[in-house]
Amino acid sequence: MKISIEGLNKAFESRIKLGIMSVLAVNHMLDFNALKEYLDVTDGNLASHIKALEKEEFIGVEKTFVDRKSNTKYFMTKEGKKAFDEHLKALEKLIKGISE
Amino acid sequence: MKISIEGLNKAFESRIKLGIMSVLAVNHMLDFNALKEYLDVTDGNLASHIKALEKEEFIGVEKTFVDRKSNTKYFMTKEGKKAFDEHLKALEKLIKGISE
DNA sequence: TCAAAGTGCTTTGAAATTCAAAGTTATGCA
DNA sequence: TGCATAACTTTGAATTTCAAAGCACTTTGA
Repeated sequence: MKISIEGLNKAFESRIKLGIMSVLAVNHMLDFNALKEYLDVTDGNLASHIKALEKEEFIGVEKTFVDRKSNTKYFMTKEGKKAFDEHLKALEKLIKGISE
Repeated sequence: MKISIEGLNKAFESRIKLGIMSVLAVNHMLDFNALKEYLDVTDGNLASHIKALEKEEFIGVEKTFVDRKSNTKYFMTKEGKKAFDEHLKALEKLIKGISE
């Protein structure tokens, strides 16, 4: 059987979570606003997706102050990287299975 | 900007819907049970995902009787094919953007 | 021949997720 | 002082996901 959705991680199903992880995979650290612009979502929506990924420990947070303003940066954790990588592999495999 | 989640179709986000479409992309027509086995979901769950895709007119239904038993077959519609194709392309692009 | 079990979905309703709007807290500008 | 803006967070409604139960037959076997 060529088609299999095993290996796809539920945590990365939503467009926005997939986006967050993708963007963080490429840019090692990004703040809230950068993510928001990349993904074009509302604050609340982005915040809840971030929180969900945080809860799974797929992304981490680093809160600092820049020019006396709070600045929250996000990055992928090791587990996040691993899980996302597997997810991408599963996706690739799926796509390949279809186009063959 | 390399990473973009534009082009990803909300209708195909869930693992199961992605699976339904993938399986139907490869096997032109399948019945409820075949889908169920491929995807390893409960009846109710599968039925609701199918219904959602039907509602979008991405898949069609054909009800017949085989050996006096009802038999419902599903297939991708033209629009479904188009939409799914675009979705896959967007996915591929996303993955490429990350691995570069 | 009739009850019990099975098949192939559909319906139901609870739980989880997604989302935008409103809220909060702190800074910047007039 | 006071209003606007920034950077999130909280809230709660809408939507989606899911398994269990339901339904309408059909089959099986005593």
